[in-house]
Amino acid sequence: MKDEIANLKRSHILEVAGRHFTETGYDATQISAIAKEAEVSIGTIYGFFENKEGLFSEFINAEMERIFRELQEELATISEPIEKLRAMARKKFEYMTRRTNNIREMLNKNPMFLVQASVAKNCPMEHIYILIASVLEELNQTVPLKNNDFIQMAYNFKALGNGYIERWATDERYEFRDKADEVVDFFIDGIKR
Amino acid sequence: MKDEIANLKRSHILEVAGRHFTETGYDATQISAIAKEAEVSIGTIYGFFENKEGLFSEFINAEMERIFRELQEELATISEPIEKLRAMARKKFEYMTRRTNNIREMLNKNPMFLVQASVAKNCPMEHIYILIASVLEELNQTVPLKNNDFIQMAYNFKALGNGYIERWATDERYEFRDKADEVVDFFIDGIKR
Amino acid sequence: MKDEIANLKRSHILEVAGRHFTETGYDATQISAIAKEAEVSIGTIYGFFENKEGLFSEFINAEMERIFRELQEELATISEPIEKLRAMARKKFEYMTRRTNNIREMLNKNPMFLVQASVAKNCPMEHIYILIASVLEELNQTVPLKNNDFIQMAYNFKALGNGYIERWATDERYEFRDKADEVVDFFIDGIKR
Amino acid sequence: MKDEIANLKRSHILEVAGRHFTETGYDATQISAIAKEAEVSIGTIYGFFENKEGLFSEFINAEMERIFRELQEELATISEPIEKLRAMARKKFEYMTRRTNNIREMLNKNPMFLVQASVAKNCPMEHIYILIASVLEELNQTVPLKNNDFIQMAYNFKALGNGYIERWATDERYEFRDKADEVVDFFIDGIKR
DNA sequence: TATGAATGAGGGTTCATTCAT
DNA sequence: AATGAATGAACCCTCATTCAT
Repeated sequence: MKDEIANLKRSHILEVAGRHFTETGYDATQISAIAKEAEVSIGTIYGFFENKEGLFSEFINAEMERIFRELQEELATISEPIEKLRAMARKKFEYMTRRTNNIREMLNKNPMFLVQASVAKNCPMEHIYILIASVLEELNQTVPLKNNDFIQMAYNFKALGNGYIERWATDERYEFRDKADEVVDFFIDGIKR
Repeated sequence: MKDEIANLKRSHILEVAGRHFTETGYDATQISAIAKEAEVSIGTIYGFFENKEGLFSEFINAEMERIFRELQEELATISEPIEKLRAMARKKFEYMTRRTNNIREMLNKNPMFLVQASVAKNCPMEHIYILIASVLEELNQTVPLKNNDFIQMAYNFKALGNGYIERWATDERYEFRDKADEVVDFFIDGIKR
Repeated sequence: MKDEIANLKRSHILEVAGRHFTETGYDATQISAIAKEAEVSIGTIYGFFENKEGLFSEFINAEMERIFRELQEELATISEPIEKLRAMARKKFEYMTRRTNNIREMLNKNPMFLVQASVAKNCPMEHIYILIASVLEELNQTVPLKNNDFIQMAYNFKALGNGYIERWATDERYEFRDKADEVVDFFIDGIKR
Repeated sequence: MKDEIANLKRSHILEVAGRHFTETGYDATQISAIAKEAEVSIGTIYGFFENKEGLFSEFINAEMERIFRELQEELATISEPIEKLRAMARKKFEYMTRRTNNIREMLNKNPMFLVQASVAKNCPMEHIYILIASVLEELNQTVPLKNNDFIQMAYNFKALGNGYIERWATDERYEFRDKADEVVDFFIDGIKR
């Protein structure tokens, strides 16, 4: 019971912290601001997390875990591998636009986010890359692929998505939300034999 | 004469600053540390640059300008558009490995670098995207492309390269220096009709 | 209880700060010096006051408020308006000599003090001018005054006092403490019809 | 010849410096800004004046000397002592309004000016007080005065003027330029037997 | 266990002053 | 004599972290 409350509090802090890190950037984020918004004391945060860096790293891990689970659930309802890729691309674009109503500004203030996830300690995105790789392996059964380094292909898939996001971050008039299929088509043509 | 010395000093500061920003990240970089390593006073740095942000922004701009010029020169010696793309990919990978002997650690401490350039004020990478786009337009003459948004394709090209770099940043055993051709092949297959 | 301690600390800082501002002048006063003398940390000061200017402004306000209250209390015990003016002049002179044991040096290092109070944001001396004006209005009942701009007359009253203080600040041999009555006589003759 | 040029340069610097000290306040005035506006080098300023404080002190002295001379000249054309006082009050008010087109703001940013002059090292206003005192002595021949401390009366005269200036500095709607006669009337009534 | 006041090292920036040219 | 680039001490303010209550 007590543990449950503690866990709830922990996730709540993590969520608020995530919002701050994402919108403000790591350095500009203040522990005191997180505490105030999460309506806990600074001491409580330090009770749950070693320090600022630990809080950040836990946030990234939790975020990735969550996305991974959501993705996994959604993919379970789809049978066609190509459709799975489309769903993933769509989810990524959705996430980027929903995450903050001003992702463009966010990327300008804190351009680290896109890459951050992949290189943060312990590579918390690993799970997701493996998930993408497994879809590609599946795809390989029906559509033979040129390159069997599925993990690298997964990186390429993600990177292509970033290309659209970056374009959009630079060019105000650009509409990228409906480009998910374009990403997948481009990608498929790039990998199939 | 005096101007020349001033310019040399300026470039020297910019170079040292660049090393610091790249290796330590923007926030963790200290003006005083740059001053000490560049063997000038703090005041001298503030004589050349408005403030820390101005110094950073000039560093990014100068870097991009330099890369752009080098790229342009190299491309002038190549006639085949596909070979041009290969040269570009090779240059990018070379740059990333040469830039610091520990780019992996750099990306961990400062994951912003890869994206930063594209979204920094005034988009200093614009020139390079336009250069890539012009090569793609050229390519379109001989190899008809599916998508005529050459700028977006340029973003995709760069993004794909990032995919390999990120992979390499995460996986110690990965050798990406010789993957330049793979990037181009993947890319060409993705864009050609 | 906690609030009480905080208030005590606050007043203590204010008092130390006041001593510094008065003796050293605004610009030359260092927050770190106030912190050291008040035996609190710099951060604590910034916890109580927005910034240096805020601290200064609060000091002036508090000082004026205190003087105002003291003055009001004393005037309540006096019935004759002229006697009230005398009391005020005496109080001012007392204040100037008691405030620091070296007001002369203070005025040399920081000549702003005399005027500062009247022009600082929100004119914290306003209360006092109104108090003086009310005494003059009262006086007007028995001794008809030439000029009915009581506020201006209040300024004149204060200014005349300053004349004696300045004289004393310049001339070492000058004894001004017993000139309070002279100020009032001069003033009365200047205003009565 | 060379000396003449040097003297001209010196006065020019002094004039520019004066404008800066008056409008910006001592601390906020930058030597570099004076140098730029005076179109001389920083080094030149340091060739003429010991340091910032020396420059300031010379400015005050020169200013007082100038005002003194102007006043003396004007008074020479007037025979009636009371008219002389009126001329002085008028001159003071004129000076305060002409000096900067925004004396109110100046007093807020740098409230020291009014008092500064009288207490600055070597009391550079002394001459002026003596001049006023001599007029009062003259006045004493025809209008017997209560108090024979003419110097103190001179301080009072100046202080009364300050009262109007301070009033005006605090109250936007106040028009003080035409109050010169009021000051003198008030003063005369205050001093005459 | 939770709180949040207190700490103080540290960083960006300014600017009077110097001195080589 | 004049210049103004260079110096670097000094100052305001921030904020991660601690710890007494």
